[in-house]
Amino acid sequence: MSRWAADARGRLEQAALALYAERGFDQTTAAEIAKRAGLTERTFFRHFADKREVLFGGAEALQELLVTAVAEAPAAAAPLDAVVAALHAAGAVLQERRESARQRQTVIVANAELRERELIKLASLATALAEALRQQGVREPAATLTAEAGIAVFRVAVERWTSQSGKRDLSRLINESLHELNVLTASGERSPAKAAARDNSARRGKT
Amino acid sequence: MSRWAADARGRLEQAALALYAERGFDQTTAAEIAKRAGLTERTFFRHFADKREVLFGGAEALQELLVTAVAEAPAAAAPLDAVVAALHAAGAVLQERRESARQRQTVIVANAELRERELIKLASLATALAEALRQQGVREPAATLTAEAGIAVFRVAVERWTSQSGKRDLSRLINESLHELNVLTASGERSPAKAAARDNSARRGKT
DNA sequence: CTGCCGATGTCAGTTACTGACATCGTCTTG
DNA sequence: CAAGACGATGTCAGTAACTGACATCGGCAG
Repeated sequence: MSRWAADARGRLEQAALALYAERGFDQTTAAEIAKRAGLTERTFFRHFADKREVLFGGAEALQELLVTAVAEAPAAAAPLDAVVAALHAAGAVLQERRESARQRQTVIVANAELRERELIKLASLATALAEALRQQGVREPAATLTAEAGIAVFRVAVERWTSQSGKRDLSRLINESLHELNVLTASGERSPAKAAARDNSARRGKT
Repeated sequence: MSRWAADARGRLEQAALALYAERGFDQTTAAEIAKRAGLTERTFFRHFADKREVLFGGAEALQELLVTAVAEAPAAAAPLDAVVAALHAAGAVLQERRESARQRQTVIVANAELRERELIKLASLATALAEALRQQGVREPAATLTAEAGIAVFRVAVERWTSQSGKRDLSRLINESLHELNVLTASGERSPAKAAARDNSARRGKT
């Protein structure tokens, strides 16, 4: 299975993250990344469509994780609960990669092109989540709205996780962000808007 | 005031849109755009930071328009109403540029890089709107939420306007999208989530 | 008229990215 | 075990996005 030095792709990802963090995205050439990984520039571009993509290699796996988690949620569960459960699963993965995940986020925030790429990845995640919800029988306006809200919660949580020294764990921050959303939508009196995503058969509270 | 052939920037924008529409974004070089505008490639890059930006020259003006509209809304108006009024003002501008606006949108949708750029521009608009709301005294979670919701409504409306033959005017589509949002958030029984953005002193309905 | 200034042109250079083809381990098949 | 087949990598040449340095041109102030 393994041929040359094994996991060329992974070495490229590591080298890129290190260099982007050291001297910045713009000041790093693809050739330098490849060299540090013991490969050539051409090979870099065989593994990644462009210089930015090397930071988003995990997006596909993350998307699959989220979709699977939603698919495995009991069909009777409220859509938002299914999404939140998926977010916690994804958060757990990031929590493992702690240091590199936080370093990655710092690099992205510091560069406009990388922020652009992240936005489109998040949009893609939301689309995939909405589709997964639809597969679960959630009807259309609710599916998209729930997915978007879920991604928004995740985004806010990761932002805080990254900015703070990462003392508090992601799972807690996800819950806090979710709680803020609840407070907001419940504002007026009762019957929170969250009901829009929850009016299926509310149950199951995996906080 | 006018020196050479007047409005070099505008000519570049027109030339770029025409070429992107004809042969696609990737198949168009900056040199070709400049040539069609009677200028050189170097001048193109003096006016626009990159090949994509030439399609977003109006973003700044649009943002200012939205912010101004929100700023001029009566302080007593509900935040969402102020934003909606701003969206209608912006919609009116697009409605004037009808053909080029729709052509532009078609070009953007057809290309991933351009979609990325549009996402970050919309995010920027939302940020600016939120700031404008804050200036009006809207408190924090509501300001951001209202701005994001407003941009979402606008995005949906423009998408429909572009995809359909553009028969129905943007203003109507904005109202329809807004109505859908209301229905969604009001789902349960009463006390719609929109109340979250509206619980100031509700009034003023510029449909 | 003269000198200043801003917009443009010219030129050379770097770097992201791509296509074509060669090479080199490894695995399969006879 | 030899002969390919095949996939991953290397090599090389080329296009095009962008950038910095410097020249030039047209109008405007004095």
